[in-house]
Amino acid sequence: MDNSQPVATDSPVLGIGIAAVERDTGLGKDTLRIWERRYGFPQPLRDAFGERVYPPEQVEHLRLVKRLMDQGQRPGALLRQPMADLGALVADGGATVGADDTADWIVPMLKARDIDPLRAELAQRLARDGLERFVIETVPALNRRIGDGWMTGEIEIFEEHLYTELVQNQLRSATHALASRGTRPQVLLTTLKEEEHLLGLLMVESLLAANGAACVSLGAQTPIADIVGAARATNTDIVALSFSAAYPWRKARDALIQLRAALPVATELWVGGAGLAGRGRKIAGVRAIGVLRDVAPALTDWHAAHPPRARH
Amino acid sequence: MDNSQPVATDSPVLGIGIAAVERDTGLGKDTLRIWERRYGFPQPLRDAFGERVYPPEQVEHLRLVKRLMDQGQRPGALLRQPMADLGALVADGGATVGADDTADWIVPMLKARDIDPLRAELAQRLARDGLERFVIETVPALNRRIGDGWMTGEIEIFEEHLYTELVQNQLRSATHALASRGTRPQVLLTTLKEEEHLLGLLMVESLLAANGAACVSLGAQTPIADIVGAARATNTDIVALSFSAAYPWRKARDALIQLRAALPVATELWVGGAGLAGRGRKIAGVRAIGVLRDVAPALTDWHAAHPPRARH
DNA sequence: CGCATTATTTTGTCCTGGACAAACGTGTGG
DNA sequence: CCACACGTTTGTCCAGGACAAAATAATGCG
Repeated sequence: MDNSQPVATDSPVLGIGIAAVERDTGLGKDTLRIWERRYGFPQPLRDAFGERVYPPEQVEHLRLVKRLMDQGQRPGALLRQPMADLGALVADGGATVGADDTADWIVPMLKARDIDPLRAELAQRLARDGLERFVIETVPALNRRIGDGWMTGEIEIFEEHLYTELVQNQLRSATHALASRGTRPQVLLTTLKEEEHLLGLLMVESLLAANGAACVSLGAQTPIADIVGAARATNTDIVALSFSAAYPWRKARDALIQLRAALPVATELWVGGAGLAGRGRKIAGVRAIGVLRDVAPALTDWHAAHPPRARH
Repeated sequence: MDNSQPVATDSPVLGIGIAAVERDTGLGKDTLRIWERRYGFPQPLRDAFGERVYPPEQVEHLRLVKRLMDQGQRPGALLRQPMADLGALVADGGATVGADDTADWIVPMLKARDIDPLRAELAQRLARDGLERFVIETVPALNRRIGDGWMTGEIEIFEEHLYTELVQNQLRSATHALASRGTRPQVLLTTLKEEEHLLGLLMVESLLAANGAACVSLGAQTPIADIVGAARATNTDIVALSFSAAYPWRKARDALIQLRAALPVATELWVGGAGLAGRGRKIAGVRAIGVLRDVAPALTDWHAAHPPRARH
């Protein structure tokens, strides 16, 4: 990552510095140091001036740990493990069925930086398979492939960003094309503060739009007060929120209760995303949508409960 | 920023923690602490447990300092200043002529999160003014307005991200629309490692494309070896790089010399961006483009030096 | 037995103060 | 006008201690 530019950050082949590890893995410097103190891992080398130098294998291992933590695992168990079959854990948590070689095509294109062909390929698959199948099957498979690639160091951060951006653009333009204002239900989509993953939200938005809902997206990280305000102002039927697995469960619960209380009773509150999937007990007045496939049925339910002419 | 969600990060009105300041200003925790030690500013309050609590005015001041540093100023001078007329310095460095109220419309739209109208507005201005005027006048004015807004705390980070993304999409689709492969010169655009600002590059790309050049963008943060490889593979006439003001001058110089040496002699090397604007002395075999307006003339020069039929 | 509340562990962030390398500005000589 | 050497400025890193927030386990209640 930092080689091939002999002047700066001289890290020939032995390893990289702590700042680079933070950049590559997303683990903070303090965290890296205290793991070393507490668990004995990682155990970086030291350069001439006593600064930590992390060998590539350790960085890779850290990436794996981070990935598992993003899936809800806790570091203590992971780091005490003799660095053995963590791959098995990945399979457990990530619902990786293994038959994901269908998404392998993305990697070489990304690595070759064939941006235009990549965009074209995505557009073509979207057109061929249809929006729903694209969102429910293709994109999750790609996400998994990219996630795995990042974990092994095969994919670099900015390549992941590039991928995310391209997919988001596809979804946005597709959604935009079939945007139908004025229909029901009117759905307000957004994400809570400190939750910045936009892709999941866009996927839901496109599914909703594909099923005839009128969507308004507030983007990410909207304060609760703003959500309530916007919902009131636009006479929203449903507020839909997305949580990534990294989002702390209790915070989500508290925020949802608070939001539910502040929202008009007629406004439904739907939540989804990996953060709520496994652990979620029910919260009164909040509808949890576990899988993308359940979006369309949920809309059907809504329509059943709200006969066309009964409004106003 | 962190209020309106009474449960988390309880910071009523007195101030915010050091992590939040890092997030808001982009200044590292270590930097904040050592400034306090060395220069006596900032001087945060302490909460019940001795942790730093930064009052809003200090955060705002820090934002201003950071902004000036991004324009090339050094902290020592800024922080010793009795926190007085730093605004004057902004005017000096940023070429802010003051008549920027033409860009004020962006702020309310951004704050209202009117995403679709905002996209439409940008698209309309692009169509009305033409790509060149849009890139040379409108976008820089908007950038300045957003930068100022961020500095004063008027604009939040994710709103800035949103803006950047929207403009980038406009530029990308506009450039894509008039892409003409096979014409000359063939230009390879990218950014060096550790330089991630993509907007400037996109602006240049669109200008080049508008003037008939065939552009290939490698995205941001390409290692030198990859640039050389791609240039060779695609038979590139010109390699164009962009540097933000924050990029260390010497690093840029060294990298450029190295790149110039590795590139075929027939391949020109063009550089631009605020990072090279003021201070740049000439480097042999590298063409510095100070202002966006100079892109078109540079292309004209190239055509003059390379008569249409002389190739191969 | 489900759900909420409290105790206990786990885990990340913050603190202080010291130290040095990289970046910068300046001055001198070619 | 440009290259190199020198002192200064400035950011990042280190160590070890400490506590708050999060997660888990244990407990009580309907």
